[in-house]
Order: sequence, then structure tokens, then C-alpha cells
Amino acid sequence: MKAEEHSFLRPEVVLDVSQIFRALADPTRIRILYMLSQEECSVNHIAEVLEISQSAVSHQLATLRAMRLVKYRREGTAMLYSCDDAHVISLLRQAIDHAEHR
Amino acid sequence: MKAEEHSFLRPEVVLDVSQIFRALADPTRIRILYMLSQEECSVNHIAEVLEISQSAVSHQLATLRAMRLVKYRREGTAMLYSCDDAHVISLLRQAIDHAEHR
DNA sequence: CTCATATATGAGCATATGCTCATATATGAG
DNA sequence: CTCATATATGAGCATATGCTCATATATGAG
Repeated sequence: MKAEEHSFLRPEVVLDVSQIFRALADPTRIRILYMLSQEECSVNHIAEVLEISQSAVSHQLATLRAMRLVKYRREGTAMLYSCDDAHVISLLRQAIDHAEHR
Repeated sequence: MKAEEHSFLRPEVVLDVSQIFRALADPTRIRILYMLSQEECSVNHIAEVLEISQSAVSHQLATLRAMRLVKYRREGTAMLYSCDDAHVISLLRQAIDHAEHR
């Protein structure tokens, strides 16, 4: 196949795709997103259940917020986070199924 | 929800999932895999079409080989690479569709 | 054998990333 | 207001990563 005959991806698409996967490429973020896919959670609850420091959780949530994969609302002094991108959760579930069955 | 009530991912699964996504988290690897998903290609062909150095392509192919996402065969002096994980290609295509339609 | 071509790979560098530590900020109780 | 609790965030460090450069290796032509 000649170069001109390939179906090319536009640079913005390539970058966007790499960012979607990069968001899912870290064990801590995977565990947080998986937890949020089951239930809306406060920062402290995530930190306690997953045994990760509050600071580390907040930093990762900031990353996920920047990528618009989570949304949040305040309740008293707590911030309650939940998933905000069903498609990314779908990719996550598929990869989990794939990993569990091999 | 109490900690004990959450559905947990086993550590090996979390690690495996993160590695699947990590493989797809780089623009160069995305472009190479997308090309290979269309056609079996030699290293030089990939380098020329994508305008990446031969060395960089070989290094990334070594990464993809280590993750068993590509297979290869020799033909004369050339090595012909192709995709070897349909599920990962499926994840890639879905992310591309997602990125193209927003 | 020599030479050309194709590919692989080690060393090293620049940058990205995930964490800890310290501290700032926000809310509610009193 | 003060104090406690919950969260966010900047600085800095250790490690990971993607590239270049140089060079090794493999095959085929002659």
C-alpha cells in the first residue's frame, strides 16, 4: 500500500485517543474510576477503601477532572465524585473483562 | 457503601488493565497499530509513511512485541509486522470513533 | 568472502508522571 | 470569631518513557 492509500488519522484525533488511554493507563486511576463506576464517593472514602493517601487521591481526581472523566458536587465539607464519561467506563469494563479471561 | 461491600479488582487484573491501556497511550504507537490494523507492514514502510525514524519505529515495535500486540515474520531482509490482538484493536477503534465524534 | 540494505538494540538525554510533604482553602459546629 | 474536618494544591523527588545516536546483527547479491 502506498502512503497516499492509507487511511490516516488526523493529528487531533491521535492526540485525543492517546489522552483517553493515558487517563486509563495508571493502576490508581483505574481503581478510582472502577470504584466511582459503582457508586458516588467522597475523597476520604476512596482514600480509605483503596488505602491511598488523601493527597494522592486528590491529585488523581484533579487529573480525572481535567480530562472531564469525573464530575463532583459538594455535600457539607465533603466533595462527592462520580463518573462523567460513560464511554470511557465502557472501555474500562471491556479491558477488565479481557484481563480477567486470560 | 462499606469497604467490604465494594466489588474489588484483583491486583493482577488492575496491573494487566493498566498495561493494556499504557500500550495505547502513546501517539506513535497508536499510529503504528492503526496502520498495522489495515495492512501487514515492514519497519521501513511504517517509518516512511508515518515519518518517524527507523530506530524509533523499531523501539516501539519492540514494546508492542513485548506486550504481544503484534506478530512478525521475515521476508528477505525485511520484517513484516501485523496486529496480533484483535481485542486491543477493538478498543483502539472504539476510542477513535469516540474521539472523531465530539 | 565483500558490500548493501533492513532491522534491532544499548547508552544517554530530556521530559512526563505519580507520589510525599507541607500547607492553603472551605465548610460547619459552637 | 475559633476549632475541627475535608479537600486541594504547590514544590520537589524518584522513576518511567520516548527519542536520538551509534553500532551490532541478519540477509541477499555478487
